[in-house]
Amino acid sequence: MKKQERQRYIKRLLSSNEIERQEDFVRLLSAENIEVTQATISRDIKDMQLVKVPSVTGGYHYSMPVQKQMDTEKKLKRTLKDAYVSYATQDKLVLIKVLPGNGPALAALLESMHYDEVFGTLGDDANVLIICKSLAMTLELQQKIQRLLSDN
Amino acid sequence: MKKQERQRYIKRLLSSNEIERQEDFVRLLSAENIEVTQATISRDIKDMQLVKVPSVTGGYHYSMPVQKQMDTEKKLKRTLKDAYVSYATQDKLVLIKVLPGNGPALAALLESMHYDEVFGTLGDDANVLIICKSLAMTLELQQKIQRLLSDN
DNA sequence: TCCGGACTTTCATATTTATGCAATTTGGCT
DNA sequence: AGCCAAATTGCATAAATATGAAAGTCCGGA
Repeated sequence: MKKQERQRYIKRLLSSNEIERQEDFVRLLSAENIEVTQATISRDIKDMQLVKVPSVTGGYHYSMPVQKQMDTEKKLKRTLKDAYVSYATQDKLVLIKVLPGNGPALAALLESMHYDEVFGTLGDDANVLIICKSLAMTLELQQKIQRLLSDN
Repeated sequence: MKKQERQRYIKRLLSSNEIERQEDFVRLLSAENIEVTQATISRDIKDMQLVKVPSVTGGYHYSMPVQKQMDTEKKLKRTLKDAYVSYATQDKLVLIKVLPGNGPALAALLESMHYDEVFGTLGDDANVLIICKSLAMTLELQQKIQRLLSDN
């Protein structure tokens, strides 16, 4: 898929760079050999529901829609706390055992968070396997999950 | 102050109406006999850090910066849970007793949530008095506070 | 009261963003 | 492969938003 890959890049750009205009996306993507016009970016932004936030420093920058983010994070937290059984790590893998029936739901929620660290997620009835992109990222993800579990 | 009052109105409009363009603000404010141009609205939006959110239904609408909102809500929740002592209501008043020293902080946090129900907030060393706009709104506010206290 | 400076607003316009439409690409399905 | 429908994109431009500069407003102090 072309569009989705591009939108992945866009998401990545969001977290790293400070993006003030849609043309910035065009430039930055072009630097990664992805050539699109501002029109397409405008549509991507609509798709992804990104917002242009007036920043404290007086400028503007594009950002993830925190509303959604918080909503799913809340659900994720609840599900995780409800269904959590145990937890193990090996290499770039994180395996979460959950109460029977909760695997798919939890996997879907994790998916929808679009964590940068995650290569893929996979849920069966009582397990969720998260495949990270690197060892370092595995650690980071672990911490995130810890936080979700402990955080009130 | 003229500007601040206008921004109050803007905040109010946000919660009620579905506002798609800055010109909508101009029209709605004009309906309340506040005459300004789009340029001013643009600056207000920058001031207030409002964002134009692509909505699921395919359009756009202006909204509060949820990031901030969530951040202060978190702080509010923590403070409230930490310092809370007791709670009473009479007419349009809600009185929260807190541990000595926490009144002003809690009052400030409540202020910064800009709840629609609230006419004013007032904190001394160990008390916060919230004055609501109506009896109905007092009930609503009470529920919000209950939720903050019980919600994990 | 009158002045000066800090804010605020408007006007005009530059800049940025969204979108209709035609062209192109994609993904089945036979 | 070859065709169709649906999805995606670019182009051109409309629509919306941001902003410099001039004009107006609001205080506080001489």
